Amino acid sequence: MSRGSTEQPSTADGPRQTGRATLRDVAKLAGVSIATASKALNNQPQVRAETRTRVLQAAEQLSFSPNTLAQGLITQRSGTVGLLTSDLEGRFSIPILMGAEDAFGSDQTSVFLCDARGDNLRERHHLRALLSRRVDGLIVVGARPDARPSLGRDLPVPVIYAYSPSDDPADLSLVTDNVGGGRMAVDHLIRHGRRRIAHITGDPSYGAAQDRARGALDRLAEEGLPLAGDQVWFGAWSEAWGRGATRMLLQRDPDIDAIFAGSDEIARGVLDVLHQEKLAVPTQVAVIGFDNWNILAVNARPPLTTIDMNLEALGRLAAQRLFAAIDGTLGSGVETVAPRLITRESTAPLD
Amino acid sequence: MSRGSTEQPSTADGPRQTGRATLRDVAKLAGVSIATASKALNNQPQVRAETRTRVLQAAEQLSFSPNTLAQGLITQRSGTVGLLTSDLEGRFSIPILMGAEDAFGSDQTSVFLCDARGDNLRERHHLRALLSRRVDGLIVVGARPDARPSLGRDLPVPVIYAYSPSDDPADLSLVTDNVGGGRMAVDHLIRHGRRRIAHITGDPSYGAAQDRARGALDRLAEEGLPLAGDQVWFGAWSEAWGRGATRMLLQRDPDIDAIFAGSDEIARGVLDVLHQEKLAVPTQVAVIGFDNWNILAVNARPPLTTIDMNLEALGRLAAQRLFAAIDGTLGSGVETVAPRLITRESTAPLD
DNA sequence: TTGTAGGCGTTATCAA
DNA sequence: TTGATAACGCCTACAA
Repeated sequence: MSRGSTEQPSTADGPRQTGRATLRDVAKLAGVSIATASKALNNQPQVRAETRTRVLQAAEQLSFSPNTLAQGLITQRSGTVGLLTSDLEGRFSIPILMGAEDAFGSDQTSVFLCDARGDNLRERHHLRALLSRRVDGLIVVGARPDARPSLGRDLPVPVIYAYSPSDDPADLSLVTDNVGGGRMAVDHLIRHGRRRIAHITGDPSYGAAQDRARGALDRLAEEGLPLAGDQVWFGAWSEAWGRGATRMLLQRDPDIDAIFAGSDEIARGVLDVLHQEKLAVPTQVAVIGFDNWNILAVNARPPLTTIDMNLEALGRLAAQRLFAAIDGTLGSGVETVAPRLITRESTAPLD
Repeated sequence: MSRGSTEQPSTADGPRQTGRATLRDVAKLAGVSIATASKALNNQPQVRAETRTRVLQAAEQLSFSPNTLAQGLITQRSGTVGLLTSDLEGRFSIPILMGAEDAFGSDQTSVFLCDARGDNLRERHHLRALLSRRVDGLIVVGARPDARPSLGRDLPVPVIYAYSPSDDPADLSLVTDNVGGGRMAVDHLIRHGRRRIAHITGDPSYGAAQDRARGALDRLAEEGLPLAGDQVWFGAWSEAWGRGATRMLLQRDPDIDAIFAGSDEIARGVLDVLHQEKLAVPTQVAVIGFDNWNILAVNARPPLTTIDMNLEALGRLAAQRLFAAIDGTLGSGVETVAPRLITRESTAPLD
């Protein structure tokens, strides 16, 4: 192997093969017992200052790094969690992972990321592997924001479902508040003086599509405003549908002054057609998206105001709940995380 | 904790607290010694068939799962690798992770994914954590396809740099063949009868931009073809630049018949302006991108022909090299992975 | 074919 | 303040 450790730690029995110093090496070098070395390194009080520095120096010199596996064997805690995802692109799982990393602290807990690729068998495999690695907990991230099958009730570690809730109400699930997000989007448009607001969104079989629409309609109703375009335009989560729906919408109702798109992809399609029809954004028509998918939102023309699902916050929360559950009880039901508005240039006050 | 293991394994000393059966529990239930149970479960030959089934049944009944941490202590192998990335969106690391997972086999090896977020300090933290977890190897994925600082030469485990090469030639790096990719793109256009080919690409400080351009120019030269637009249009990796460059290009050289864009983002900008200028794609002008970033390429109008960097293959290769290195030697230098052409509708034969 | 004993690298509980 | 000693869960000679 092309590595050259200069410090080959050795025992009385001869040089070590592994290339990694153990606590015994440190103790030997410092001239103390293993127990003392351990105490010194874990800064326990009952150790003389002079001894401690001697041990610390020895450890430094051997670039000693404690074997977490051995520690875990004793403490019954591996300091790892598994993130089991089905989200091929990592679009949702990565922010969640980062949030979790943040909350755990990278030196405390490491995260195994496993992608089941929508395959149930592969999920079972990964699950088994993670359990045998003695993860302290599990975060499950589904492929879409709808209920997914529970992993089951009698797992030996706490499990949290993030983004996609579990279909078993006894499990704890953390999801974005899609109703609130829809409401937030429309509220933003209303505050900007828009009155003729339409809504184009994706596949109606997605709970998220229904929820966002509901939030939008609720807010509209509060204001006594009708939905422009006479209906929620359900379709597909694609730019193509965004384009098609916008064309139909404009035909039916040419003087809308705002469109709430159920995703940034759809919003891109909307912008495209608006552009083509020479309708100025945001002056004539304001557009707001959903997801804050950077590559789409920032590059849009104009850059897209959108609703961010706050997945990092969701990841942080998952980590906190997991952490609390490790020596307490885990709740159940569905907990909701508030999304947040990202203002860019595709919306602006009327006038 | 909200879990209800029905099988509470117990020892003679009383019920277990952990909720997880150990080999001792299995042995006890099967009425054999721990050693025999171990042999039976690891199907070693020297064990009577009847005994084995008895052990297997006991294990099943207790839903025994061997403690990988304990195994690792003995075998000096954790069965884990670390994937250390700086790629915030996971755009490159996820495919690489999936490739590595594939090659390792999910039951053999699990992957720790750590994101350093471009922060050097955080990277050191993660590195330390991974080493103390006794990962068997490390895959390092940088943020951009250019040389990144080496982790150093005397790490106790083999390290492979993927996507971004290490700046130390003694390390082993695996990267996409960008020169070959550029060549491949232009070759495709030439085969489709295009003769007036222009190239718009990103930030010239990126090695990848230079390499792709070089490949393109090489192939053009072989054919005795000039570069349309008189120059390689370097700029930024954004749609906005794609739009701006296309406008300038069309002004300088209105009758190009193909554009090779250095990224799919840029290609989107190119398509946008072509559309605006009423130039039909692909009939009048063919467009090819780079990256095969699905969300951009598939949704483009028309869907984008592009060069895929084959990152999954890169991940698989990294896993294989790592695996080989664990009890052999790791090579050094830069190894290259061939990209592949993804044909969609933005290119077609002329006529 | 089965069981006993020692050890992997730590930590924790005692005595000294 | 320090050091034996016994775990933790598993594997592997070696002995029976």
